[in-house]
Amino acid sequence: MRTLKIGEVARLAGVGIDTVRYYERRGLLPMPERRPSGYRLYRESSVERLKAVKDLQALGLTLDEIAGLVDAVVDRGAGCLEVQEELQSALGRVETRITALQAIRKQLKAALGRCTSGTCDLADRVKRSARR
Amino acid sequence: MRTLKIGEVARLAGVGIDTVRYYERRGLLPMPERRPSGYRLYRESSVERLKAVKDLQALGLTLDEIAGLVDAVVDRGAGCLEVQEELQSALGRVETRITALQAIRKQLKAALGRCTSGTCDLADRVKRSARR
DNA sequence: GTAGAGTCTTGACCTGACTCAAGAGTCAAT
DNA sequence: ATTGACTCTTGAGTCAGGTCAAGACTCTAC
Repeated sequence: MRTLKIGEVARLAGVGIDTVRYYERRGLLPMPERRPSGYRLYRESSVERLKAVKDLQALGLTLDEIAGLVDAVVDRGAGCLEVQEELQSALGRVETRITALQAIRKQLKAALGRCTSGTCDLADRVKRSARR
Repeated sequence: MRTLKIGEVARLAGVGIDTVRYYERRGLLPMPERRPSGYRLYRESSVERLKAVKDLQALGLTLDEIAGLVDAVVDRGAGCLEVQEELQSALGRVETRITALQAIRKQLKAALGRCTSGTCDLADRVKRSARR
């Protein structure tokens, strides 16, 4: 069975070496075997795991949530349902964030509109707060 | 002229006392006058300034950007144009973020869709990465 | 066998925007 | 005059998710 050193596994997964060790500390990767010298020895599957973690992260899950998910799936054999719940909750957070940002965008556009029409109330407000 | 202590100005502006001192350090508020005892003395306009900062922050500007804006407007008498540029740039950042989040939402929904149809590939992937 | 690249650990540092703690001094109401 | 709330400074801690440094050790290719 082909084994990989930490630099290889990091390169293949597209992350930094420090990140691999950090994920190990955070419980996102299992403790790898070691050579007698202490060098970590990974298998190909670690690359997959790393990529799965990155994908879940890109979906908006925090590392803690991902660690929980990985625990659930790997150690407790959790299935679809629990994964689904995490995804659902992540979806909720993402939608909340999108809504908030859309409101901000609206306000920004409104402020810009007032700006271009010559009054620029934001500048005025800051100015007024300067000395009075 | 009515003066305010830091606790009052903080309460009126709806921020924490530490936040007021922090903003002062960050250059978002001018250095206030002091009593002989060292107590900071604010005027009403400081409450306005604090609120203006909070509003700009809610529009997605960072404290550094706000400090720059305040400097520009108050010290250099900058007007509409420079404020407009900051707002425009903030708008760009907000839109980028919205687009990214919408992509994430799409992926999340797709993952959930695959989940409910019985295959749940995310759980499978994590499982596969466990041991092989 | 040696050079140079890779890896080990521990622990500090980074960003952003606060937030808190300790210990000393001050203010306002009674 | 006292008490309890407020304020002062300095410096550290918080969160997430890494990233870097130092100093020692190991591996691989020539």
